[in-house]
Amino acid sequence: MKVGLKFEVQARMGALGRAGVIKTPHGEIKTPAFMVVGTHAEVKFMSAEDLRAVGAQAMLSNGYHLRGRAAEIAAAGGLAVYSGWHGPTLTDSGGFQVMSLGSGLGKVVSMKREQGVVNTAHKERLAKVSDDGVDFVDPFTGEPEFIDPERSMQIQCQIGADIHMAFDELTSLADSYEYNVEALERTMAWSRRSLAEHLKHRDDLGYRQSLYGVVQGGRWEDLRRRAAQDLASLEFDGFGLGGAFLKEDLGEILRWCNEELPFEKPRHLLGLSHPDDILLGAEMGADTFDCVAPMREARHGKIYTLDGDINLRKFAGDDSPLDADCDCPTCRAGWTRGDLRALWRSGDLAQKQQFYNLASIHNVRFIVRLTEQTRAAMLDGTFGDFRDKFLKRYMH
RNA sequence: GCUGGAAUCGUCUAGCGGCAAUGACAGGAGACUGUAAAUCUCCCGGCUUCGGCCUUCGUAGGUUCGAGUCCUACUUCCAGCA
Repeated sequence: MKVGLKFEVQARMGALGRAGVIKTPHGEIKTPAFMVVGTHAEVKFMSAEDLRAVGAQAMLSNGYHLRGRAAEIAAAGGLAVYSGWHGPTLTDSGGFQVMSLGSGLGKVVSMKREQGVVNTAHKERLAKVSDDGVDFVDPFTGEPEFIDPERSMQIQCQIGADIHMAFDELTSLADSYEYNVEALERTMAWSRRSLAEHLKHRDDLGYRQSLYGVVQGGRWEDLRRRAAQDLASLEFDGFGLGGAFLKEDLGEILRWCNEELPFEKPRHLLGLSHPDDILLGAEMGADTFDCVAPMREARHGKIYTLDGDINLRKFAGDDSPLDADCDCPTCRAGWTRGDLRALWRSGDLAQKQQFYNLASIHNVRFIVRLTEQTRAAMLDGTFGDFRDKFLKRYMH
């Protein structure tokens, strides 16, 4: 028989938190877990060996970005084989791009209120949303395209990740309550369409692919709870927790969602991975996380340490380790802050690429280790203590 | 020694009578959360009550309302000839 997703809760923490294991056709994910983001079927500047070396358990790619290669990926046997990763995988629907190319063009995903919210004029946007789907312009080719729930599911089922995301509309912080009501209705209709289409194709590659419905609803409790209830009534294998959050609202919004969602199905918090967000998310019942931040910030010179993040720019000639007692391959090999800064600032492309690799390895290991420790603390009942100590040291 | 050419903010560079002076790099600060991101923003002579003020383009003079820009001398460097 074709076995899809299986989720077992192994320990509980508070009303919503839990540690568990997600069993997929390509392996297990011990939760809470951070999934590395390899949008284009590979993590920038990290090899599959690097990913295994830092303890990554799963990789997220994007159906939108891989749409042109879907048939090729299917022919190879699916994303796990095609990417060379061979472990559990997840694909996003492309729903995020509806926002990042559309109403959220610019830096709207910002979680800081002071930074304000930029919303560009509609004509400048690359995506237009209707109930049918999304018309958008490929930012690289300028070609007009159309994507809807059916196409997203077809693409994702060809790519063949173990877990797929229903096609949703992520609203931006700039959108009003009224717009969020409208967008949520659309997301719910799209969720049903996604599920129907997914069921037609989920076994096409010879193993059972699973589908998560995505909870939207912005920052409003009534919308969030209703969205979670409605999705819970459908035959999804798990749930994505989506949205553009203000940091201060995150915990409460997750609580609204997860109080309504069935406890026995896994939940993925989309697009967040800063340590405080992971600890809060795990406490509020999120099982898996994904985010580009560890890799992107590494490339931009931000190195994670237990005493807070550092900007490598400031460490020319510094022979201290990136982070004391770090167990990542970069630190174990003896690379120092000064070493990495020199590679980063080098005019030599190969040296820069080596920097991107070494720094990404460090930051990803930092976040993966945090999820491992979170899980361990939940299993032995010391989560609260672990969280408090970690945050006290990390947040200045 | 002669003849050309050149000297600008850490470096290279723009500038051909209205200039605190272009651009790049280096340097500094910040941002980044389902990747239009090996990216983006800001600072980069000094002071400032942010309106300005002061000191700058090898050195010293000069012409001019006004000189980094024109003239003279000097210094240094480069090229060619000796």
